[in-house]
Parts: sequence; structure tokens; C-alpha cells
Amino acid sequence: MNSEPTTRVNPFNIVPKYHQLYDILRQQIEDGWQPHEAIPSERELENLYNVSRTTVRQALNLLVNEGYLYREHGRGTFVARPKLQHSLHLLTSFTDDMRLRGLQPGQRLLSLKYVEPTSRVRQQLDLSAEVSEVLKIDRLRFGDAEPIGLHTAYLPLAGGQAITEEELAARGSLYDVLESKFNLLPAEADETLEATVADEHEASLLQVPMGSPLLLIERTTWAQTRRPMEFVKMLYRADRYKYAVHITR
Amino acid sequence: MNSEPTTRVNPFNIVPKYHQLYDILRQQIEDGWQPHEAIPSERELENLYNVSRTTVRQALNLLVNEGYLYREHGRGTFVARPKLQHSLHLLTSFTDDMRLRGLQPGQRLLSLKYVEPTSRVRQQLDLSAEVSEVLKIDRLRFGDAEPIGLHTAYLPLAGGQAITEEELAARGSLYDVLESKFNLLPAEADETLEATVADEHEASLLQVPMGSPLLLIERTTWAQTRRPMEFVKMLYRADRYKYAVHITR
DNA sequence: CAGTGGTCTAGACCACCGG
DNA sequence: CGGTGGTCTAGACCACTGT
Repeated sequence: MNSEPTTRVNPFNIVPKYHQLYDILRQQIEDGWQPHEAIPSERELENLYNVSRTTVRQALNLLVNEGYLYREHGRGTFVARPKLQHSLHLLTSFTDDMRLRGLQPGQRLLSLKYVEPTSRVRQQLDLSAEVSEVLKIDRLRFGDAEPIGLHTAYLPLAGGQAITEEELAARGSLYDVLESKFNLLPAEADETLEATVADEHEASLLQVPMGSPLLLIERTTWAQTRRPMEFVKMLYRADRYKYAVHITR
Repeated sequence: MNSEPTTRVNPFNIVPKYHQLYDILRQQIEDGWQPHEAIPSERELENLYNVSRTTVRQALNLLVNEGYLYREHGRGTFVARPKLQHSLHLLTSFTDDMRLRGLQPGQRLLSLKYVEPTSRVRQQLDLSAEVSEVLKIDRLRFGDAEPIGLHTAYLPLAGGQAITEEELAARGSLYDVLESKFNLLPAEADETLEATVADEHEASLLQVPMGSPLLLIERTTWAQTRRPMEFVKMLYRADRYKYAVHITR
């Protein structure tokens, strides 16, 4: 045991030591170590990589929080079960979502205009009373050229801010536009999901029979500044879209 | 500023200091502090509560991870937006779920028996080849005496282990039985959600018209030991059940 | 520049687990 | 009992922010 590690923590690297150690350990978990196998103890890792125990624990905490490892008091730290496929829906754009599923994303812009926000939209975006309009974007989304979802997004854009059809078409992803133009990065979101059935309009756009099951997702997204940046309703064909989520205690 | 705090960290309490501080700060966030307001700096908190900076940061890390606070390097630590209602589906049992929604949970046991696992169930529960049967439990779930969901659970119980109808009826919650009898506590889970419509059998049990929209959730749950403890299919009436999830970067 | 959070050290004692 | 993770201290230096 305790043989010299092949990869070392470099104290002069700009990357923090705990993050280097995190990378090293994650590599070993994904490569060689078996599920339920005990990894070296925290004091062994101190010596192996010439870092303090605090630094070791900082790296381990990351790996535990991400589900790579689990601890048992008095026994040791162990490799968790292998991670399941891609864990979908980690605050991704539809574009990224489709790519993760191995489908070619596409979209058709149905409408892009400023509207007076409903009280529901007003509440979700936490708008002050003087805000009189928000940008509303309706899009039909495709995966491998087949219709999959219908998105209606409401964006709280201040007076001078605007997004044109051209920008959206060029980038494909609304999130890309928001990031590059307004430096808005999604930090967290609340989503609700429910089942519904297609009405005539939805059915014709999504190319399914009326009454077909649809998954309705409503999402409110907050930027890194913790201000609401988007409220969006998404309707998905049940036969082509499944939502996956991982839950941890 | 820096007036004496009304609540103190008690060094003799069995509860760790960082957790006491966590409780104190969370209380202030939920009570008085405003969103986007800066909280005292880490060094101020050290002095205010007579703990080390490490301990302060341990408490703050918890609050940041749970979305109560956010940090900005060089500026300070700030109160995040108020938490939305109860954040549902944090690995709760149906029983707890209903209580959180303010409904009285109920159930009718439809069937409880050992069956040969299908290949799907075998795969989800990571069963070895020699395992020849799993416990299958069908239940109709109620909220305030109205049918809401239809659950089919598959449990990988070893030879001697068993659950009787009486135990389930007495406890109400399957998770309660699993915890008290086998010390199985859910640690993480994968869920997939999709929309579907009620067939004749489902419609009659859930008391909705055939073809009504239903939310289908499939969940695989792992115990703290990271072994699968449950695979369950849940069908919910769309008009009575909505799924909520919070996502963080 | 002073003040903030981010990283890191070298210790210490405790609670829990297994032999 | 020795080894494990859990908690805690009193420092230190760095990187970033605002004035």
C-alpha cells in the first residue's frame, strides 16, 4: 500500500491544491477503483500528496457532494456506485440538452415581441410595478428535424436591452445570447412538471393527434446575481421527451 | 454594527458549533435579513460568536450550498432570494410529500407478493443472477381521501426479509418500515418523468375518465450503503399532482 | 489602500468502528 | 486498542473588490 502516486499535486500550479487532488481522485474513481472499495484514509492522502488534512477534506467534500464517494464514520471513505449515464437537466439549455441526448437541435421562431406581463409572469420575474413590458419569445424546438417541444419564454429586459431574431437564429441558444450580450449566466432554477394533453393548436405544431399526452414544464431561472432572468413554459411530446433528475439527501 | 448577538454558540452543546451557527444564521435569513443584503464578514462572525474562521466557513458553506446565501469574492456574503414555498421532492416518501402539501395521506393496498423480477426490474435493482424473486407492492394513494396516485414498488429483499400487510398498514409509509426494520435509509435516487394517459384500469382506480393525462414517475432509490433499495413506478393524476424541483449549477 | 472571500498549514481532541 | 472520519483552533498568505 501507499506506493508513490503517479500524479502529484503541484504547489506552484495556479489551480488550487484541493482541486488538483479532486481531479486526481476523480480520475482514479472513473478508471480503476471499484464501487464500495475503500480509498486511502485522509491521513494517508495527506502523506501521499504532501498536503494538509484540511486540503484533503476539501477535495473529498467535493467528491462526496457530487456522489463519487461516501463516508462511514469510523470505517473509511468508499467509492460510490458508478454514475448513471449523463445526468440530464443540470440547468442546460434546450440546445445542450438535445446534444446530450444525441439529437441535432433545431428551432423555428414563431414570434418575438414585447408584451405587457400577466400577473403570473410579473410574479415569477419579481417585476416592480413600473415595468410595463417583457420580451416574449415563442419557439418550436426540434430534435433531428422532428418537432419535440414548444417553448414560450418571458425575459425581463430593461429598456435599452433587446434581442433580435437574427441574433437568436445565429446563436441557436437563447442562453448563449443572454450570456454573450448581457453577461447573464443561469445559476439556479425552479421547475414544476405536470402532465397535460395537446389542444388543437399545440397538436398541429407538434404534429401529434389532439389529446396526446404532453409534459408541461415551467421554469424560473435566476442569474448569478440572484435576479430572475427568465420564466419559460415548455410543452414536450411525451413520446419523444423524458425528464431525468437525480436527488440527493 | 457588530452588536452582541442575542443567540450564542454554546461550546458545551452536543450539537457541533458550525451547526449551531448555521441554525442561528438561517433563522436571521428567514426572519429579518433582506435579499441581497450583506451579512457580517467572516472575520466579524468569528468575533461575534467566538469561533474560528474555519468553523464560520463550514456554516456558511452549508448555507451557500442550500441556496440561502451567495458569496462574491472581494465583496462579501449576501442573502439569496427568499426560498420558494416548500421545495418538494427532496427524497421524501409519499406520506411526507402529502403532509408538505397540506393533505392527509392515505392508501389502499392492492397487492403485496413475491414475483420473479422482469429484466427491467433486475437491471434497475442491480440484482445478481441467483436472485429469483422480489417483493412487489401495489398501492393506491390518497390525499384527503381522494385518489391521487398509483404506486408499484419492487423491493430487493433477501430470503429471510419480509414485510407484511399489517406492518405496512400500521406505519403507513413504506420508507418507515424499511428504516425501522432493515435500517435502510434513502440516500439518493434517480427519477424519470414523462406524460402519459390513463388506460381503462388506471382510470377506474384513479377515478378519472379514460385518456386523462397522468404523470408517470419512475424512481430507483439507493440506500446509504449505495445499494439499490427500491424501484417504483408512480402514476399521478395530472389535475391533483405537480412535481417541483430546484436546480443549482 | 483596507476589507472581503479563497486557500492552506500543523496541529489537537472527539466519536465511532472493528478486531 | 488503533485507525477511521468529524470537529475545531489560530494562525498565514493570496486574489479580488471598492475607494
